[in-house]
Amino acid sequence: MPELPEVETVRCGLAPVFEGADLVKVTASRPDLRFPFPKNFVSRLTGARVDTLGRRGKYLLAGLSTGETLIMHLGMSGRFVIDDGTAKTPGKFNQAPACNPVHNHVVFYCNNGKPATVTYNDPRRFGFMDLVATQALEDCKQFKAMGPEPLGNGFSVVAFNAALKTKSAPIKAALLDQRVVAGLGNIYVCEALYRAGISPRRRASSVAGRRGERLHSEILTVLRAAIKAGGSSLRDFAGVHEDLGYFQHRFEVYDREGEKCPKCDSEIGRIVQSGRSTFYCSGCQR
DNA sequence: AGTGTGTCCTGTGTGC
DNA sequence: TGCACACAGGACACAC
Repeated sequence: MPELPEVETVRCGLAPVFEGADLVKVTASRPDLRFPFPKNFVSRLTGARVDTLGRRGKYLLAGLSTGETLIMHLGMSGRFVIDDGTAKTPGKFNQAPACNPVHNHVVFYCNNGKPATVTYNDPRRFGFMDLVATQALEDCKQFKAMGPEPLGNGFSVVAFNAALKTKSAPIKAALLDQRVVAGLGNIYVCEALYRAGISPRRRASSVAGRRGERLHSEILTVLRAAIKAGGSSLRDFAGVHEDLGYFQHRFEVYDREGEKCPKCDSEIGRIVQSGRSTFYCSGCQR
């Protein structure tokens, strides 16, 4: 679900509660999400202190005092809700659609000066959590083959073009591949290709070069703008606090099939690539 | 090896 | 209103 900007927004919202907090108690209401929780999940967390809350691609990383890191992925519909006693309606899940408490799967009882609970709610259960030794984080299965962080130093134009050059798949598929660049999902891939004026059907190898430079730049622009806007705003996504305005951001092509292109007035189309909808403008994406 | 397809799961919106 | 159906932001297992 959430792509890099949304995960980053969640990280920013959770950090004040999580960082420095003792996990006084942790509960899991079922043995698995998408995958089984790791062995002794609850007991390995209980009593640990959260030292840091980071992010890699679409994953949240809670660095623990025990030497392990809690890896959390929100899947399509995962969200965290904080109750620190200051909400207008304490304990009430607040964004529309309301979180059904049936899907509250993990509760972290935190204390970093004052007590708060962080509840993980995930109707579709496409999310997952894992615990790995912090020392071996880079080598764990989730990150071993992951590409560079787009807003970090490793995402250079040269490296990006080099990665595209060897790929015969459509550029749309290449950008969704987390080994090429981390954190992009269906929405921001559509948006970046639109802004760069590149057809989603074009072979990735044919994008390497001038088009690759442009695409690289538009990926950065669109991600930065979305983070600035506080994450994007699909109805399925909620920030961690009741009153954060996450529902204002609109996309230029995503979910706008049949509407006019803002740039060239052509009609925005939708095609299916690797089973996912691609929204694009055939007038200005070549 | 690289690429495309099917699958996990529930909720929501559309059309009849 | 009730129902069936399509579709949803991700990642992985699998077949070619």
